[in-house]
Amino acid sequence: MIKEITAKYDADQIEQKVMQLWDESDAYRKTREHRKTGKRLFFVDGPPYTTGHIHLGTAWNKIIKDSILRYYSMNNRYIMERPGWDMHGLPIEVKVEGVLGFKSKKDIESFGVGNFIEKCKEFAINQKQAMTEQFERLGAWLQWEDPYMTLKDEYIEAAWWTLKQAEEKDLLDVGKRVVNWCPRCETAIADSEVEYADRTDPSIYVKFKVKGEENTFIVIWTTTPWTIPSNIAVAVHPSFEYAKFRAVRQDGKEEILIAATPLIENVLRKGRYTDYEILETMLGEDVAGLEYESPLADLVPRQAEFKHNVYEAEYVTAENTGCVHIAPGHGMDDFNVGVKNGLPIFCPVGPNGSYTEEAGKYAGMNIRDANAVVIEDLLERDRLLAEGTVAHRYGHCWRCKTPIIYLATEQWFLKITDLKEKMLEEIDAVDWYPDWAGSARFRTWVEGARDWCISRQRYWGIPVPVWKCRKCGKLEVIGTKGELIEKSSNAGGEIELHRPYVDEVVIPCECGGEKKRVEDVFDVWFDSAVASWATLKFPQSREAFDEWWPADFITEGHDQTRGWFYSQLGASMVNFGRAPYKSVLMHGFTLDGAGKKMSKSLGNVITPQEVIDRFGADTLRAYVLSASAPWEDLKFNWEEVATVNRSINILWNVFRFPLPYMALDEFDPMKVSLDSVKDALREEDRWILSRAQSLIKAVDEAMSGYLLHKAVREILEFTLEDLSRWYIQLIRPRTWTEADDPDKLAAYCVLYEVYVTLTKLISPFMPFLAEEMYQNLIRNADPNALESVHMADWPKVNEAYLDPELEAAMDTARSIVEAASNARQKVGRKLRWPISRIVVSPETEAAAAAVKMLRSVLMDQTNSKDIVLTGVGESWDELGLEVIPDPGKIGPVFKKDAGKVVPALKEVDGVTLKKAFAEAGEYALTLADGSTVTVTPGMANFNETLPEGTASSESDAGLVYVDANLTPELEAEGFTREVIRRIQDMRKELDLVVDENIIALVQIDDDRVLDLVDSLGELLAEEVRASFLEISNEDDITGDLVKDWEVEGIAMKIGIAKA
RNA sequence: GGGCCCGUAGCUUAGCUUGGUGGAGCGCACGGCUGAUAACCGUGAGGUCCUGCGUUCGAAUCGCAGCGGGCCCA
Repeated sequence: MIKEITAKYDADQIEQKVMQLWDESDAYRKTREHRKTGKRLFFVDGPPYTTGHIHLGTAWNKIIKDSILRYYSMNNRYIMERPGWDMHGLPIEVKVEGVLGFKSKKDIESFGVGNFIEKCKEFAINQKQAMTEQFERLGAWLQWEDPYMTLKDEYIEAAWWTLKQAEEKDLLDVGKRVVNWCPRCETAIADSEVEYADRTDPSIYVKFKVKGEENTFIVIWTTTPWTIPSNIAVAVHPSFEYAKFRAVRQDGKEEILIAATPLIENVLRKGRYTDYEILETMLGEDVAGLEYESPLADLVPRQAEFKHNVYEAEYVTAENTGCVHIAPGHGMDDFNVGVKNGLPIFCPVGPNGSYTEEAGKYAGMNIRDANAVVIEDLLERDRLLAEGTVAHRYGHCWRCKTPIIYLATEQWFLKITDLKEKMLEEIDAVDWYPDWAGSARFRTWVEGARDWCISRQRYWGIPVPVWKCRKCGKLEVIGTKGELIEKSSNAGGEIELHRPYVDEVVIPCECGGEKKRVEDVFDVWFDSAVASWATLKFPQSREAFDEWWPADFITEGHDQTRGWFYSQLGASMVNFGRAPYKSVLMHGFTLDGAGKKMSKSLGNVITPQEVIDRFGADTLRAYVLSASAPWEDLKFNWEEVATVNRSINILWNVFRFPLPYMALDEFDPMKVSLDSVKDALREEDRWILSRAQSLIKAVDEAMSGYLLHKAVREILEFTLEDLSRWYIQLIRPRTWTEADDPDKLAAYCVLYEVYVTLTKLISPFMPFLAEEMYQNLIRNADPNALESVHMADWPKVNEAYLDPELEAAMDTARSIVEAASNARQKVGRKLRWPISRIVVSPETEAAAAAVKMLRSVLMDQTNSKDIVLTGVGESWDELGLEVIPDPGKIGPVFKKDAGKVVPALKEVDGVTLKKAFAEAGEYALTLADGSTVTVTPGMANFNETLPEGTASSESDAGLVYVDANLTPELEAEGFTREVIRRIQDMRKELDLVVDENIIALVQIDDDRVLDLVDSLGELLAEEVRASFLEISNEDDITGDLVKDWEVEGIAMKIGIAKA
């Protein structure tokens, strides 16, 4: 049987109860099981990094996923969705280093790599546990007991297998390249791991002495003085104009400089030269070839051996000097110039950011410390033209915030450039939500992509499965654990695939030598890149892969354009030559109220837990889903959360409202159906049924484009506007009927039908509340019903209930009621007081039809005894016409008599005057002095006036008039309602049960009012359930509660007692 | 510096594709209701539609430029 429920919406109590129910009934597993025959849907969870706590953004992410998956499941999709955990990589290493107090890689080596790895693993697993609980509290239904974890051997194999594919398809490359390098972590980092931030660096202009030309220098600019010892060349733009010019220094000495012509002034200003003279100009292509001397040749012996020349490069810009310093070991562009021109890739800097022996004087010095020394050395040699600082954006390691450097090192690459064309084609084949996420944003990113450096010189990661012969250098890429065990000479039966254990495994080489693993681990982005097949346990098993892959759907934040959307595509192209996902929803970021990023340092972080503690998970869900379009950033706002919570509270109240009556009447939805009460259905019943169908349609339409915000807004709007503010108000009197009334039963059935629909509609978005409602509404009524609302089928639109005309008519009616209420306010008549009639002057036939159709609704809601409808487009015939004389017209005609005409005209009856103007074209006006004059149209304008005691207001239908004039009958009812309402108030104060009888004594001071109220004594007694009622002017009022009141200026005393 | 997105009332937003008097919710003020009641409803005030220029008879809407915010890149 359906049960009465608690008064207040208590999210925490509901959610705890529902979680327990889900747990005990194994609801999640049964729900998936229930859809086993449905169409398959493969969803891949983008693995959050195991930091230990979820933030609002990760919560939003999982809420989006969960809502969409619940929706799909109810639409009979059999879903595969293992949650994932990203557990390797530098972030955890850095955390563990912090815990252990380590400063550099040396500390790790002395601690023991094996010990270090164990710590990392332990850390990652602990964090995973904590985060799982937080995600579950959100109501996210994923396969939490069997998530995919990047640290598992099975997962590692998926990455290995992919690398082997790359090797077989000639997409794997190894070689010296310039990479982003973190000198603290001592590893290469990916482009995507470089974080740009403002930083102040030196800004120096350096003179390179041109060989064979007296006192002549080419001027370059750099922000990295420490790279000057590695300088190999200078680049100029072939088509810029350069000049050789004589410059006069402050000390009077002269020197000949070379720079781009438009930048001469800049160079002179920076070098504080006093005068200059251009000697000759030439194109960059003519400057190229020039030979110069290293300014530090005496300090860096190798520099004396190198030949230094000027080369052409298109990327040179007309800034600073137009001549660019080239150190091929320390810059991407520099490296390319070096390779193109066969220059030495000179890189005298070690992994820890200190110079090597090759750097001569600077050997052992940290490069940042070296900046000042280099500047000093240049100054001593008179090669420093200018020195200053510059504030600019510079790359930092995204984990430890150390400024990165560029180093030419040996690294492993996936040849993305070879795959790019095919990748771009695949992007077009994927459905992107919103469209521009793929067509603009992602496309642009992929177009600019370079080869992907997948190697890292670290410990906690998937080891790169490449074994290299120490003797002959032959490489072997291993694809699986089994393959490694089979080929190795010392692996035994079982191995741990992490460092340092896997490092000990050797493979005999054909040459007789021994292959050992290269020491690198994978870029952690490569881990998650293989998720779509790793989660299906491929390559251990092919079966699931063949059944499910590729993913039907994934969704992540817009930062993942360069991240997971990209890495997955790249790895999948290598493996299978196609995109691993069919559709992608890109969502936004959560920002603070001011639109700033939430960060610990700004102290503006809001945690999901805080929101749940205050309002519950359903509110958090409904808020993040409805607040903005998924792809837009969400500015977190507590007030808006509270508003959503209030809406849900109304939903709860709406749901709660009929339950006591239904319980009292033992309403059994199994015994009556809409069909069985169809003859008793009122217009408003048919209306709300239609609205419910329209709502299903709207939600389906929104969901088809992943417009989650629209879906949730539609549902809440329906709940507030249609159910709470309208339908419930309309049916309240019907629910109070005591007899077994078909009219009441019809209302119950309709409400039941609507609630069942609504329960299902909210379940993807507010799964806890939906479950709570379902258990009471459906499971309590039908013990054979499915165990959980989440197993239920998504509601289908019942076309038979759809009635758009009725919906439009009701809109009109509501507008009329609002207008009437507005007019009542103008005329000062409370809603409790009945009025004799309202008059509607409809603008259209449709409006008139709506009024006729919904007449009883209108009478009811306006508390009016009659609804009068004028003809379409006609005004109310009881309106008066005020005459407004126009002195501008009257003056010229009547001259000095005008002063008499105006007041006389004002006294004339407007209707008569207007009629005369219309029919005779004139009117004989009698003035105050008895004389008569003729006035003509134009001398007066007309203004409609309202009869006494009425007021009007605009509605969608047209003007609405309220006639608030009282009759004794109306007044009797008004006063009686006032008394009723006060007695009800007192009943409430005494906390009486709804159907308890009372004895009521009413004393009214005014005899006229006493008689009025007494005339409706029967109604009064019935309404307040008084088994004994006495209305008198006697002052001896007694009872359990006695109160003095004043009603419309009349003093009353009321006493009530339990009967 | 570049790409993409966003910028409408104090706050959160709809409208922008397909140009024609800008619509809600919250908050605020006033009022109503009182068998959903520590709930609910109505009315009102409140807008340089980020700025400027352009297209057009007409621009929140289309175009260009700029400003501010976010993400990504250099």
